[in-house]
Amino acid sequence: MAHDVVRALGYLCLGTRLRRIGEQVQADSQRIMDSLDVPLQAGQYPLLAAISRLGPLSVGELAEALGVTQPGVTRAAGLLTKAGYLKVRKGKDDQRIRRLSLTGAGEALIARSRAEIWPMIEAAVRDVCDGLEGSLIAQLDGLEDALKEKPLHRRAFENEGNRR
Amino acid sequence: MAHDVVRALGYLCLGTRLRRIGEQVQADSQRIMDSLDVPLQAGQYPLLAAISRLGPLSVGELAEALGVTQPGVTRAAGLLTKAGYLKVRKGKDDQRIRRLSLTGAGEALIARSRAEIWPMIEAAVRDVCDGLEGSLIAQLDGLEDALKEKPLHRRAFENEGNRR
DNA sequence: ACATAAAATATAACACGTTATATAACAAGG
DNA sequence: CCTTGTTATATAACGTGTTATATTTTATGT
Repeated sequence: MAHDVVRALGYLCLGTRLRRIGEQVQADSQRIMDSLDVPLQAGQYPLLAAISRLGPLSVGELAEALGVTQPGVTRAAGLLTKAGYLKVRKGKDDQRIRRLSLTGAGEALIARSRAEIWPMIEAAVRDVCDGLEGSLIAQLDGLEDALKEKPLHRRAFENEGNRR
Repeated sequence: MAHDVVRALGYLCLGTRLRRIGEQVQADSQRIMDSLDVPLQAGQYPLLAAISRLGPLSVGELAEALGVTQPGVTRAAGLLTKAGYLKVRKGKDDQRIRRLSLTGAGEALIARSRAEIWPMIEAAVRDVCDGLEGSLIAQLDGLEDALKEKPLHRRAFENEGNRR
């Protein structure tokens, strides 16, 4: 990146910067998932993981647990339901509530993810963050440099034994 | 946030986390800008700042300088042109190139921003980042906590004298 | 019991990033 | 010169976040 203005602007562009790096990390993670034929978008994992961890949740509880707005959850959950990983049942007591839980396919996907996908992604992310230090800005600089030098998907498939 | 799953998942959800915090920082910055009647979206500042810093740039050069894709720049520049802050002139030599530069209104907006808006936003962001230390994850935890406790717009308008 | 408020979810409209592809101008070899 | 490839930009389609508002169900006060 010749003369990266967002980086040069430092604290003034922190929001833009965080978003940009987050998108890069997600895109790299997506490549790992695609290579392993995981039929999901990277951003859909947290929703499934939340239900897997906490049990069936309502739309509102999910929004709270994920730190996003309720309409975002409504849409994401709709897609995952259509894809067959979630099922909905109305609250028996309160008919407004739609409680979301994993289907069999959803449970299977989570089981596989927990066993082989997540450890791989997490190791790659740990690897790229390894050695970062200093101020937040300094660590973001380092993270971007490290991602550019060797993206997560290369770390996932090449660095099987060099965790410290 | 009761049981924040994205935070709990740590390195596995780093991409989602960075995006989420970046969106929060931008939303808070937007509130500062709205209060000061700055007629822009927060995300449009880097593009104007790049041209202000580096002089007239082509679409491709902007994409490079901002670290985003070319279609993203084409659209953002189109909006800023329609809003009257940018003007386009075709390359005299190479007719494919569209060189973007600031209009009078654009120059004026940048002058005002440099004088009063940017220092305010930057001070607020520095304030919220002040005292962060440790690993990247630890600093992100701290940043989210600090933003929740006192958002940027409150820091901008209340903390005029407590920079250390 | 019934009007009214509150809560849970859905829908609409928009912001802004991406990838894939189309178009237009330039460059180059036969 | 004229096909053919490359480069610069534009357009289209989509992903996923937001805010604002509508809809449906539950709770409440008189």
